[in-house]
Formats: sequence, structure tokens, C-alpha cells
Amino acid sequence: MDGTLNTRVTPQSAAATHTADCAVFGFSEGVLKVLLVQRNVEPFAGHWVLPGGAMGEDERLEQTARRVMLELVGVRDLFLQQVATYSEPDRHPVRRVVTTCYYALVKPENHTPVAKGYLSDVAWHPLSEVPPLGFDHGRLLNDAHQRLIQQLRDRPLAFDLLPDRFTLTEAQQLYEGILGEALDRRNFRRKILAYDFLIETRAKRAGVKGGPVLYRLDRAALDREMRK
Amino acid sequence: MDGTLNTRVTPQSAAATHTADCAVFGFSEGVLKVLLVQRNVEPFAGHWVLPGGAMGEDERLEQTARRVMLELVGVRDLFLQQVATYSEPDRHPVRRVVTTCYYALVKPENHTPVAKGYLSDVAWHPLSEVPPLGFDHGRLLNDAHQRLIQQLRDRPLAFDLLPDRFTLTEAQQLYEGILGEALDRRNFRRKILAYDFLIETRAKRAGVKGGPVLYRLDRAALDREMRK
DNA sequence: GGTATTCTGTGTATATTTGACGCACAAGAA
DNA sequence: TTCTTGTGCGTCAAATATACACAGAATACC
Repeated sequence: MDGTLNTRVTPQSAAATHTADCAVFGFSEGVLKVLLVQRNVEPFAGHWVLPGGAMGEDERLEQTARRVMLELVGVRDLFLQQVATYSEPDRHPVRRVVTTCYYALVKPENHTPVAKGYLSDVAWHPLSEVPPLGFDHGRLLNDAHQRLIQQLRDRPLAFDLLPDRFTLTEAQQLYEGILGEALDRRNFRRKILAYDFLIETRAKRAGVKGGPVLYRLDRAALDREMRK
Repeated sequence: MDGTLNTRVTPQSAAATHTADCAVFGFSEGVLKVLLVQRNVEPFAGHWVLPGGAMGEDERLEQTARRVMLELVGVRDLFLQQVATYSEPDRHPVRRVVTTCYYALVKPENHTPVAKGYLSDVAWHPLSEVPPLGFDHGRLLNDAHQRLIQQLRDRPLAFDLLPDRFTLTEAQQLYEGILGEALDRRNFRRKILAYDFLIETRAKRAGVKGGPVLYRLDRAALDREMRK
């Protein structure tokens, strides 16, 4: 309980550093991807990990996550959800670091990640081809993915990953990429259109004459749906 | 990201104290209750709050939660689930304290909470009559309750709250208490018995001759069910 | 002691949701 | 032209959730 650090209940209140790590999901070329960064400092130099950074003096962890995403990889405006907090004393090989994991959804085409600071590289990795990660980030990523799946089953929150105009097939590929299972095309179409936040667009893709119908999002209607 | 506290990405890495707070739920007299403690030190002296304490040097937060529950209120063996982490810089009026909230399920009849340390009182409060809480614990409690509801809808995890022998009516009251809505007796009965982890007991309540059928839990079967 | 009331215990019919699946049409490739 | 790919629509069956009525047992009441 807060404010009682001076009682015998508390052995030695550990002043651990607190960081925020992000599993940033994006969708392009029909595949679900995660944004990973490669460290160029020890520990785990050369390893890929989730982007993250330490909480500042007057920051909430969520702000930390947003700041780091912006400063480190140039990504702004993300949909952020807290996943969990990890506090194993030995999860960091050098000092005590507690981390809170978030997952984020972004449109990859809106951002060009750039490696700065202690990073030697930043890249999108298909979720199916993620290399072994440093620290316990493999676990974080897995938990974040699971949470995303769970929340996606409840609410249609994945549309932040799609471009402004998209086909239903693309939306379905996205869902399949996240859930990791094949969906029936007709059922998916019925279910998604049952919501009323998709607006049919008269425009077609590129210069092509025919082709599938493009939809765009009625953001207000989606938000209404999400609040339910 | 961990281990990089010395780069410009990190403004001033704040060494906030980290605590674990618990929303401990119990069920007795047909009512869902929360275990609250009353503080006798500032800040919020005289206020009711969730029991909690600061993370120790070599502790995971979950261990902290267990230790505090044992030391402070004499409750052991709880079913613990992490809810979320709260890091608003001003959520504690005196110093920076980040807290991770857990919810716990216990059988009240197995424990007699005792106020120790900086506490002047410990008591079970019906969830419907919770006083205004100190800090932001009202929010924590609410979030914990919501998480419990959400998880209960997925898995039958509430049986940790029931005594060894119980009637289906009691189980239903428990569910209704948690979910906050009335359930149809026949449908509830059917759904619960569809699982195979309830064992009908020949014994009846107390010295009474007749009365409703008592059930006990097949823990192994329940665990099997929970893993699904 | 008798009657009223409350609680337990059971089955069935209906509406809703979900999942599987067949077929027609249009465009681009072979 | 034919074949392949992808769109768009409707049906059917299964599973699930919801609504609902009544008899026997125990208890409370008179």
C-alpha cells in the first residue's frame, strides 16, 4: 500500500528502474508484422528486442511509451494498450529493471522507422519469422500478441492497422494474420458488415478499371461500437 | 528498453517506488465482499484502501502481494491475477509511487484478517457498500472487478471463493454477486453441471435432515478445464 | 396440527448466433 | 476461348442462449 515504505512490512523498498516496452504491430503485404530494434550496446548487443525506454520523472508509463516510439523509431499516433508488468529480479542481467509491456497498432505506410540512440537497426519482422529476442522480450511479445487476440475477439479494434481505403479481403487477411487461423470468407464478410462502421467507396484501386470494392472507416461509428 | 538508461532517450530515469495492491474478493452470507484496510498513518490516515506494500529487493511483484497479504492481514494461499499498473506521477500525494494491482480470491472462513503495522482496522466490505477509498484505489478496485468479471465469463474460476461443500444455489449467488446481474436458475444449473468438475455429495448440510444437495469440487478436473 | 410460503429441482420449446458450404459473375492470365 | 483468381450473395445445419411452468420438500406461520 502506498505511502508506508517506512514500516517493517517493507524489507528494503527496491528502487528499481521502470521501463515501458512496446510490441508494435503493423500490417503490410498481407502479413502481420512487429517492429523490432537491434541493440548496439550491452547487454544483449546485437540482439533484437522490443523498442522501449525508461520512465521519466513526470511521466506516466503510457507517455513513456509514446515518447520512446517517437524518439527512437519515429512512430507517432499509436493505439496503445497495456498488457502486463514484469518484475522478476533477474530479468535484466545487470541491474533491477521492471518493465510494463504495451502493444500498439500502427499503419506501417505512415511511418519510416529510424534507428537512433543505442540502436543499430529497426525493422518490421513478419510475426511468423521473429528471431530470438533479448531479455525476456520473447515472452512479452507473446503475451502482447495473446492480449491482442483476446481483445480482437471482443471488439473490432484492428482497423488501425489498415490503410485508409481497403478491401474486405485485406481486412480478412489482417484478421487471419492476428488470430493465426483461416476464416471463412462469406462469414467474415457478413460479420464485419453487420457492424455499421464500414462505408462503401465508389472509387476503385489505382488506375485499374474493375476490381473489388474499397471501403473506408466511419471512425465515429467505430468508436461508438468500441465503447459498447 | 532495458539497460540503456544512460542515453539521451532517457530524460531522468525516475526511481519510483513500486508497490503491489490487492483487491481481495471473498464470498460469505451470499454476498460478494472485498477486504479493505484502514490506514493510521498519513497520507490518507483514517481512509480505507486496498491492502498493499512495497516491492522488496529480490521480490517479484506477485511475491510482494503474497507476502503483504500474509504479514498484514494473515491471508495465505490466494489465487492471484495481475490486473494493471498505474503510474500517474501524482497518484500519490507525497512521493512517486507506481503500483501494480492484483485481484485475489479467497475463502473468508479460512482466514481471520488482523490489522498490523500501519493499519488500524481490517474488514470485509460488501462490494455494494464500499466506502470512498484513499489514493486512486477506487479505480483500482473497479478495474480489478471488471477484470474478474471478464475472466469469469471465460473460465469458471470463482470456485476458490466457495467453501468445500456448497449448494448450486450458493454457486449461483456467487456468480450473480460477481457479475452483478440475475441469472436463470435452470440455465445456470445446466451450464455449470455441463462441466464435469462438480461432484455430488451424499451428505447434507449440518444436522438438518433434508435440504439441498451439496457439491464439492473435483480440483483436478477444474484445473483441466481451466487450462483449455 | 394444519396451512401457507419459500426453496429446490427438473424439461422443453424458441430465438439467436455461428459455422459450413454451393454457386454465379467479372477480370486478368494463359 | 479457356482457365484461374477473387468477389458477392443465400441457404442449411448445428450449437448456443433465452424464456418459461410446475411438482415435491422443508420451513414458517397461524
